[in-house]
Amino acid sequence: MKTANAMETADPVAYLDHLNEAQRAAVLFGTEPDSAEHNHPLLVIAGAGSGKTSTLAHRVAHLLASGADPGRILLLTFSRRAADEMNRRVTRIVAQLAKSRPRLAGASLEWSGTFHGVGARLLREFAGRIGLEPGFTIHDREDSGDLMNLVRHELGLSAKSKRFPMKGTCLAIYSSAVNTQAPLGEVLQQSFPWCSEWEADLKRLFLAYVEAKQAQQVLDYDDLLLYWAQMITDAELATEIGTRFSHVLVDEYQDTNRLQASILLAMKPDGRGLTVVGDDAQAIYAFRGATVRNILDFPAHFDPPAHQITLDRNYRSTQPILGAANAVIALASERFTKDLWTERAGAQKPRLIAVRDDADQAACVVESVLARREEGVRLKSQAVLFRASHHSARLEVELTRRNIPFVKFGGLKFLEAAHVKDVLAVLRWAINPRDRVSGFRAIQLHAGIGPKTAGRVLDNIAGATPGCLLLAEQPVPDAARGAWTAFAALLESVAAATWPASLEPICQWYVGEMARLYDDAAIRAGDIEQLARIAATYPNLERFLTELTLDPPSATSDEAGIPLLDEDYLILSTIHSAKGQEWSAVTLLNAVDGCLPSDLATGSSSEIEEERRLLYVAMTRAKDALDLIVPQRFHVSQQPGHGDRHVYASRTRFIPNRILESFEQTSWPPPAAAPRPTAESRRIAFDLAEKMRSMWK
DNA sequence: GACTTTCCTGTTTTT
DNA sequence: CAGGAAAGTC
Repeated sequence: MKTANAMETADPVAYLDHLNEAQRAAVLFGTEPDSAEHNHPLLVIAGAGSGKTSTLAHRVAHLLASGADPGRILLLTFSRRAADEMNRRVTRIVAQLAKSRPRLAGASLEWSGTFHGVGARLLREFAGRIGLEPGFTIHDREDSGDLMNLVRHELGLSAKSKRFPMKGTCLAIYSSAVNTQAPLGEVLQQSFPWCSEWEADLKRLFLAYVEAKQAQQVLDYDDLLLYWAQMITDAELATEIGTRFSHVLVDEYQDTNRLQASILLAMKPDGRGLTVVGDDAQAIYAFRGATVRNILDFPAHFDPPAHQITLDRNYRSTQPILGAANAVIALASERFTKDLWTERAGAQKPRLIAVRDDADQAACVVESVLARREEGVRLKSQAVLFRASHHSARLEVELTRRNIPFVKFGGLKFLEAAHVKDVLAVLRWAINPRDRVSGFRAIQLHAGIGPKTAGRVLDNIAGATPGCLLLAEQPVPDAARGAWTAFAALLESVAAATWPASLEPICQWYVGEMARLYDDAAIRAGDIEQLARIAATYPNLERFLTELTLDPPSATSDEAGIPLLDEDYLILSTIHSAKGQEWSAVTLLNAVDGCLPSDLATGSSSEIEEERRLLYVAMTRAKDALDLIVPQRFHVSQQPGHGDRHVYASRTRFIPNRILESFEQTSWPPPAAAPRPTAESRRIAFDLAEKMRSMWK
């Protein structure tokens, strides 16, 4: 084996030939066993489109080629989407390598995923050692909100004379405190100043919330990180888990929070085998507790400090596009660590297209998307990006009307649909009877049973010994008796049947109930079938529930369904979900103040700076063509007090006049189309104006 | 106690 | 426009 390794590393690294010098340095740094820098911590600052994913994938492949055990490499990515992409690339490079290194044939990464996903897996594995039930349930944000609400009621906080923060706000405060690892008072002052007066009550609430989660063997998203971090404060476990991975690589490091950084440092206190990659100019997750300080302060955590390599050559965009993006980010109040350059020439500047309103914006986008498809750019290579999910509503209508297939990323999830949640609640409750939130929801699906009965049933079950099937004997109103007995039998059968067959009776039962619960039952029934199909691809019920929470399918429910994979479709995406992606042509909707920056995020200058980086991220997704649409008027629905109304908007403040030369300004529809006012129409208008005045004379 | 109606409020981005 | 709370009906 040793000789084989020596031969492999001596072998000229031909697969690195097409990398540039900085990329190659980032791949090779510290991988030579004899070098003084062997396994030193490494920070790669990789600008947009600088080949970051490819470089990281090559580094992983090179580690494997140099003899690293694929089972001992931990690759932490930001999203499942990014993890899949990374795995695909590593597999491809490794397959190529395997031609001359048979040992690598079929090698794949076992530990690759999001922080949350990896955390869940480690916690299940170590559950016994830390007093956790291995069958714990993972709550998504909505479930967590429900539980928070339950606790909020129990403590009587909902009945205060002055309005106590709503469940969503409570959860946001809690989450923020956990992820930034800051004391509650500080979080309130910084991010939720209007809730400061409730500090003592909030503290009480959070304690009760934590107790409720523990009693029910339930973990929320934050717990996956928090338990992981807490678990490795134990020296023995920290060593065991830390040494189990020879190399830890983290992508998108600028969007990690303090809690995530503390996990890394606890696992690799000396930084040996640690590589982080990111771009300080693309930090867009501060709202989730991410701090750009993580990446900026990374080198100084270690002694000697981590080595830093910067990738500043952009391979993605043409010069005019990159130039405009650079002009936007150059106005940021903080200087960034690098300037990007490209050799991709191009004549077309990004276009700033003025349109009249929302409807014209949709029409304009559809028209230019179709025009580009005529020129041979597939729909899949075109993307429409926007700040907030609902910005694309009008466009979606227009696309549907014109029969243009599209897929939307971000925004409403399949799992958030009430009927999908119902089925999942039944399933979860079946495997974890202590899960009060799921039980509460599942029980109330029956006609004639409301919160009171559901609460009583849950209390009775909590007191009973587990495994004792007394569900059918629970006291429920006579009207619900028959349905209830059938339901109890159904739950029993779930435990007995094998997966995924056990799901079928539940779906059948639920589809029967749906006619009563929803007016549009027929449409929703399709989603239940979809859910059953998805479920069948998981090996067992527990993994299905866990992975579904952490990696929800992105399909929207009421559209025709996910287009076939080989079909061509347009990409619609929030800017946040577009992270790490690239397209030949990119269109950004609503490049106006109030949308970008969102008027909800103009409170502090750091919020505004994050919005600026958001625009930068959107612009740097484009390879060949970039359009920014500027509606002069946009629709604001349901303003408090008024009804719908129009707001006159101006171009986003991030593109001020002095950088306009980087853009081409046009308008749509072309100005020639506007009808000239005739002498006749002018005369009438004059008369009317006089009439109006005379009313007051 | 369950269920319906009416009124009120808050409103982004994601694991 | 939806989700929640309060008031009203069965």
